[in-house]
Amino acid sequence: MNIQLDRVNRESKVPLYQQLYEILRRKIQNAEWKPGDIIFPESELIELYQVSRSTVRKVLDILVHEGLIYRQPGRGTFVTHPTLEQGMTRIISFTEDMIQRGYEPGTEVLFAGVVPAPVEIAQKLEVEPGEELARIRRLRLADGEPMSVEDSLLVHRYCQGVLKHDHASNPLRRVLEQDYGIRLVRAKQVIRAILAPVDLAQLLLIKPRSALLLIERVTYSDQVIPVEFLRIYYRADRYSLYSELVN
Amino acid sequence: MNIQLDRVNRESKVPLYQQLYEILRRKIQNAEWKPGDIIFPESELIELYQVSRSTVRKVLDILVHEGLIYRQPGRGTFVTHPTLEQGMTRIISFTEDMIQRGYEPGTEVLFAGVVPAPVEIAQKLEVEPGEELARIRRLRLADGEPMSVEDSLLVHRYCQGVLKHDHASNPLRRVLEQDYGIRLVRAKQVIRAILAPVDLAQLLLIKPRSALLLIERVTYSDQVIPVEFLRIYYRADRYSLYSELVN
DNA sequence: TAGTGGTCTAGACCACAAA
DNA sequence: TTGTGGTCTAGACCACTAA
Repeated sequence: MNIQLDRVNRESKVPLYQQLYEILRRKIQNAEWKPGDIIFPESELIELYQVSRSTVRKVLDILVHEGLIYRQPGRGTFVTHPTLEQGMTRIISFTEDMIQRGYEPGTEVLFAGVVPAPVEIAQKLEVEPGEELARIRRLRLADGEPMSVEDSLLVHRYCQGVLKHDHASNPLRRVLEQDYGIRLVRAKQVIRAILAPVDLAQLLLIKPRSALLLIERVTYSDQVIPVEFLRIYYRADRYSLYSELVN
Repeated sequence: MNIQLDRVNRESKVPLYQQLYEILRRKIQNAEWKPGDIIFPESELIELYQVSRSTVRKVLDILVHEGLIYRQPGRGTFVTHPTLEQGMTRIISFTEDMIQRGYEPGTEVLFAGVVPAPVEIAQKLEVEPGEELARIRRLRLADGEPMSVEDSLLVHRYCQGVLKHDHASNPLRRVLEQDYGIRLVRAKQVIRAILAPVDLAQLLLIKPRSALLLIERVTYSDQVIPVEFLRIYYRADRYSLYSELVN
């Protein structure tokens, strides 16, 4: 433990406001200052850390913006009640997702084979049209009932032999990471609403022309190379997306 | 047209930085300054608007945070190329959203009045059932054609008189900020797919039982008090959500 | 070398809340 | 009345970019 954590270092090349930001953020995140607590007024922070008011205010501005504190003119500055969690823009596996939602996840593989890349998908994956893609199509179940159909298209060149795995029980992302050293860390996705075509309706045990939530996602490796194009068709009566926004 | 739009008014009670923010934002959104353009250096903005450097920098900080401009130390400040990468993590007004998507936005007010809070909405807004809510229902147009129906329910107590404003042309968020000091900075939302009921289908000029993308959002003030419950029904044939994920 | 944005200071006056 | 945060000013020095 560094005993000097609570002071700014004027010799450091790190700007004072960043140092002070770290100090205050830590106090809040370590629950040294608790939700609802009033924190030192600006005047005291100036005294304590021997910096100017602008510097103090710059730090508080950042913390306000991040939602860790809020100000009440004439009263003081307070630690926010954490009613809202941090933004949920993480990539999450179907299994994790279902467990979080309180369902028992299940999977049925509908298709696993090699297909040539259609033009529009080749473009998204930044490969030549016709290049080999590994296609894995799965029916996803929650508590034994259909939840979604997932259609995954992988650039086969990066993961030869991936089709030999058991995709009913092994999370695809773990296979890619452990066997091929591919870490999927970034993704771009589009969310739309569509009407269920007949084939999907049959698989999902719903009426044709029911509402579906469609997610189309391109997933990138840590080197920002597109690896997978994924389409997930969710039953709209069972699934919705939740997210939190900040400004 | 107001010929003085380009000057700050020192007699106004509106802070200088907010006035300057409006001026610069307008220049960018009216494409007077185009993506990639370098904008006046801070020194010139100081001269032009006769304000201090801190004030200029405060305004630029906001615009940077909103992603409208970016700075390159030693080079200058530039207008951002619209990337559409904001879709889901930032709160964005319909007007901003449509401009980014290359549409001409339009609005038609369908209803503006006071209604009692239904139980399930009262719960989300953390008020008593039956409490007065200001309801503003608007048809949103893009290039003159229906895009969405927005149904906004505000806790009337926080914004008495809000219904008197012209909600066809004034962004609700700006009205709340300027007239009531309410800054909407956080939100929780749920995204679903539904089939269009008859009334919405008629308004949106689509067939009943077409697909709609529904967003239900609770928006919070900077003090984390729920202020608005919003439902937006988007035509699925014209609108999808884009987002980026990280891990 | 001149110009840009990045950081920091010391001071001022204001509106608002609480005692 | 006192203390708080909100706004604004004038000035300073720095690192970086481009000519």
